[in-house]
Amino acid sequence: MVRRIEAVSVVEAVGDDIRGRLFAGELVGGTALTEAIVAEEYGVSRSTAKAAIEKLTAEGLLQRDAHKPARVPVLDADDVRDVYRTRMRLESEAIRELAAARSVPPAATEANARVRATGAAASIDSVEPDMRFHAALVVALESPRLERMYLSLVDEVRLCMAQVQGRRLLDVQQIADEHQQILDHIAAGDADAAVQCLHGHLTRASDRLIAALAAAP
Amino acid sequence: MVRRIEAVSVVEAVGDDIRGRLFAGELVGGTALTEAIVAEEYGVSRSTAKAAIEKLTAEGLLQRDAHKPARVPVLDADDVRDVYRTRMRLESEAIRELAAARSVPPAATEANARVRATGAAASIDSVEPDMRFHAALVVALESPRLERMYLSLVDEVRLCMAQVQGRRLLDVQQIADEHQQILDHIAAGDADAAVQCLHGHLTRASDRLIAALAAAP
DNA sequence: CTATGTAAACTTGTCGGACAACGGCGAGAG
DNA sequence: CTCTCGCCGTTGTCCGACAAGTTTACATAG
Repeated sequence: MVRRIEAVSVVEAVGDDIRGRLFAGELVGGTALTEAIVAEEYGVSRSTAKAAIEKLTAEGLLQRDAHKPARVPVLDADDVRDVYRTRMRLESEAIRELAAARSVPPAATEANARVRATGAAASIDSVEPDMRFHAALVVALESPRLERMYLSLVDEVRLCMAQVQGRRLLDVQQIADEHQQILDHIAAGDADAAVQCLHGHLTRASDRLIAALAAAP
Repeated sequence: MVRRIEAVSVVEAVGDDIRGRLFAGELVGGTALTEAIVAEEYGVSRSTAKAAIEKLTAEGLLQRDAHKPARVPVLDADDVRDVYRTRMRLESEAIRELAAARSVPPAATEANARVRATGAAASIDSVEPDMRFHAALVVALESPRLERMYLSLVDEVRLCMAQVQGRRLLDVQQIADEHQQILDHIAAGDADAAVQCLHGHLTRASDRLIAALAAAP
């Protein structure tokens, strides 16, 4: 057992907290985050506030153009579509490779069990295990670069979710069933079928999100 | 004809120049880039030097851990393999989608013409059109996020090339032929065959690079 | 001789203040 | 009504400073 500790710099701490507020929906799309405001809110210098903002901007969680304050991006239908299309591409490849090896990532089955264990009452609590399921597929390939790319996408997905906060999107049991189908196809080595399932799964999610988005503002 | 101009900030300018030096092989792997050195070299303050370094670090072109100077990464065989595996994943997906639509990106055929036009004498001059060919496949999907991911990979590829500078890697005509095969399969709608070609194409390139890398130091 | 401990030099992290440049907005001139 | 000018907020960049962490060299103890 390794005891892990980690010392985070101030700009990291500030960045992480803002990220949290973004995902929690506390910072709604369009909100302006000036360096001065962030600096004062956290009691840090403008330099570190600037650094934190630029870090988040590089991650795609904030938008900013020169000489203007950073803003929480407002994701429109096109953005959601692109995010989910890109997700699909990465996950498809992951699934193909896993199916070729007929290897089902244990982390994925475990995560899906948690999805199913989620009471139907609280569908919000199911999004975290859901994310973990999908991430497990990509992580299983053990490719640092692919993983980094996928995780940056996940952040944007969380941003989408925050924008339609708490809205019940899909039936939890149905989601779990679809996940299981994908795993079954992988185990059977049927890449095309697995990809097909994923395609439907993500397309439905994307459509629901876009619909919820259109209803929100 | 629109005359495009662009005003870049100082940190951008510094970052771009360092990037250029990295790609030119002027900064060899392992070199330490302290904030003070960069600041003095470009006659800027340490703050902006710091920002430039952090930007490049975020792009993966420099490595750095806390309280230590940034270093030009030394890419080993595993890195090259991962970069090319990831390339393959993104490009495979691109090819599949293009083949499904039987749409051959004009930019790709054009870039490949340039590859073929490269005299056999200067194989170094062929890497730029070669990159453009591969990038054209991904860009054709018109997905901002996928494109951004791919371009970050391209940067790492250029870093690899810089580490084995000028080494003749593959026969230019063979490369052009392989590209053409891929395009033909796309035109025919045969995704699997196209992916198969790409697989061989990139695997050969990766192997050559790794071999050259092993011979270099 | 090795190992330990310590001091010095170097590097980064963060701060505060300063000023120029850029963007937006409203008041006043035409 | 439109255009211009100037004010104000915001960012870009610089400087100087100090704390904290890292590395190196060295001296000392075993």
